[in-house]
Amino acid sequence: MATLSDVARRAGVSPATASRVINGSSKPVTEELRERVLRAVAELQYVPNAHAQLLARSHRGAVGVIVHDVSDPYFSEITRGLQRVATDQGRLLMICNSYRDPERELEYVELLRGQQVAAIVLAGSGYHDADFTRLLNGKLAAYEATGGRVAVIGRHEHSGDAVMPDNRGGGELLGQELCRLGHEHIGVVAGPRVLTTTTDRLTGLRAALAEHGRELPEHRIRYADFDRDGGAEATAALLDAEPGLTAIAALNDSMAIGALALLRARAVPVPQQVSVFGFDDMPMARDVTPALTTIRLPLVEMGARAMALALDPGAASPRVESLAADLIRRDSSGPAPR
Amino acid sequence: MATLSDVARRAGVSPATASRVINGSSKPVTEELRERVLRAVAELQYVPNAHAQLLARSHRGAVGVIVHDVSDPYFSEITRGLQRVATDQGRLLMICNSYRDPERELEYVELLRGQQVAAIVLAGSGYHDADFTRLLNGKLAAYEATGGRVAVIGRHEHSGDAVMPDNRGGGELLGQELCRLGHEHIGVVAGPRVLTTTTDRLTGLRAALAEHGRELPEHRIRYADFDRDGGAEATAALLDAEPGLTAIAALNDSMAIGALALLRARAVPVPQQVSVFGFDDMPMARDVTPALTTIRLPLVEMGARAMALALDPGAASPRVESLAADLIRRDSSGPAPR
DNA sequence: ATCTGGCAGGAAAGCGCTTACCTGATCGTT
DNA sequence: AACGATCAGGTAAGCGCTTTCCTGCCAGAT
Repeated sequence: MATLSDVARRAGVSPATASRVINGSSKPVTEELRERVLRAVAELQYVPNAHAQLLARSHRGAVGVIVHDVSDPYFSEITRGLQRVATDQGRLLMICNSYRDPERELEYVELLRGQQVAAIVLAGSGYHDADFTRLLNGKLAAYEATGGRVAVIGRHEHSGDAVMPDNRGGGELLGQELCRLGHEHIGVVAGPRVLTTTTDRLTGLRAALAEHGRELPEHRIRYADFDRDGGAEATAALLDAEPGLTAIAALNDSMAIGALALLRARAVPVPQQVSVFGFDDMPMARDVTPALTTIRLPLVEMGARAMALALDPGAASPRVESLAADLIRRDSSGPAPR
Repeated sequence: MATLSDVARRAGVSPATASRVINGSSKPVTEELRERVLRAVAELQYVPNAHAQLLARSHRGAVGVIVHDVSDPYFSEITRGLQRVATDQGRLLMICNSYRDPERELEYVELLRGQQVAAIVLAGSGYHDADFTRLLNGKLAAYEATGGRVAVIGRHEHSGDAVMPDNRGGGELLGQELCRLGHEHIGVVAGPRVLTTTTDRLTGLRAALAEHGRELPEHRIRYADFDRDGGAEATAALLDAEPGLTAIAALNDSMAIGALALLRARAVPVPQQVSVFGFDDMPMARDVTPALTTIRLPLVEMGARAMALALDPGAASPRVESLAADLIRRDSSGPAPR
């Protein structure tokens, strides 16, 4: 691997001059030397060692992102927003998948800290786990203490800058719609209990139902993995226990799609016999059949805002941006059959 | 940010000892000193500077991956395979999105080279562009010359290790199925012409049709973006020009899903009036309605194999692993109406 | 009591860059 | 004509770590 000294030697200049030419320093260099250096660079196919540069500059370049899983559309969308803003500012993004493992999340914070990233964005639900939360906050605080910036998406537990989708409000919207359509026998297909996203959405849903004098008994809720298969599984269990359900409210779109698949397999007409509701409005929601009624969260926007917060050294006081949820009516929901 | 010297000072030892304790060197250190160092690490929340480590070790840690777009399910799946193998070997993955811009692809090769990655995996279609290919191969060669490893997925233009999905064979499978079902009026919804994936699949399709004495006139092919919207757009154009089509063959699943969406919007019954075929078999294909008939490519497997090649210094001679395509019959296709 | 080996720990030389500071030449000033 | 200002370019000191090599100590052997 050619080094800067190699280039300098070949061009017959000092490493300092070579460096100045290569990354356009403010110091002027004669046209002639500049050309010699550039020629040497081309001939040697020289590429600067990024680690050496970062070390020398002690410059924080990249930005770290920790998500549950980029291949999950929910996070793909958020990531798209993060990317856009980061790229606009000429920042490299390092994406880390925690696969919903708190342990791994902790490790990644360390790793990113070691990489000297300028900021860390934590996306995705937090956990109901006080020990973990304390540990994580400790690590983040240590990072921030040395000038690192942190922004989170959808986590109450962190005290700094945050973008908060209105999960509770979305749950309420969902509950209101269920009541409006006259559903009484409602099954809820939920993500893991330990995720705050699950409980927030559930809380909103419960509140709205209560307002209309309806209850949501615990046995009507099934907790499963926050993905398609988890959705199918939970729906099956729900239906087996109570065949008379008229609505399935899934707490994210992936699960809702699993629910639709299961209902289709069992030849249950949607929405004539059972209505299905999702949450998030990921792109795929419009392409399933029937197209999914869901609570939209502005995912790309969330990502973009979070990155903007993370990169803007701005206010000392933590900034929290709340983003509202919307009900999107499509074909998978209808009035309760009577 | 605490440094190793800070730790050493606090523990009352030399930096050398501190370093040895922290990353478990083979050199033995007394239990007492070890404890002092670990305590200092904890107290200072010390995290080693990864750049400095890499520089000092001149150790190549991470692996670089260049894909068109991770949020595209095709690449998500491949990436999942890449991840798995890389993680198993304790390697960090750096994922770069080229967004189908050859220019950016070139830049990323440089960037990864600068990051001293141990290997670069290039996934996604190549381009019909001799200049670009030459440039890229030059850069890759320079990288390989300094000990870097390169593996590509689905690109003929590179001469080194490669995993090749059988795009042409898949196209043939598609053509045979079309003939078997008796379709005569076939529209093709294709990706950009410059992508070799597009032309490979097309070539296979053409060959199979020709074998059955059928032709595929150029005006029955529409080229558009390789995504959902491109698919919808191309399908619309095709249908407007020739209302009598009985089959739409999309060259990837995203486009096929766009086609389905458009057909639904126009109330064209699928597959009764028009059959729709996809390509890739991304997870979503089974969840659209009607479920998509498609040519399956073992995407995760492709990723895993490519990473295995990239990380195995092995053979000097380039290894090429070919992976077969399969026809998956689902509900979006049926016999041609008469 | 002296010598050798072995062994824990430290000193210091880099890894490949950047950049503050210095040098020597060139120019303009009085 | 002599002096300082100006400027291109070079010198060298780090950035934070790893690792080789060396030092000084002690146990065991003679």
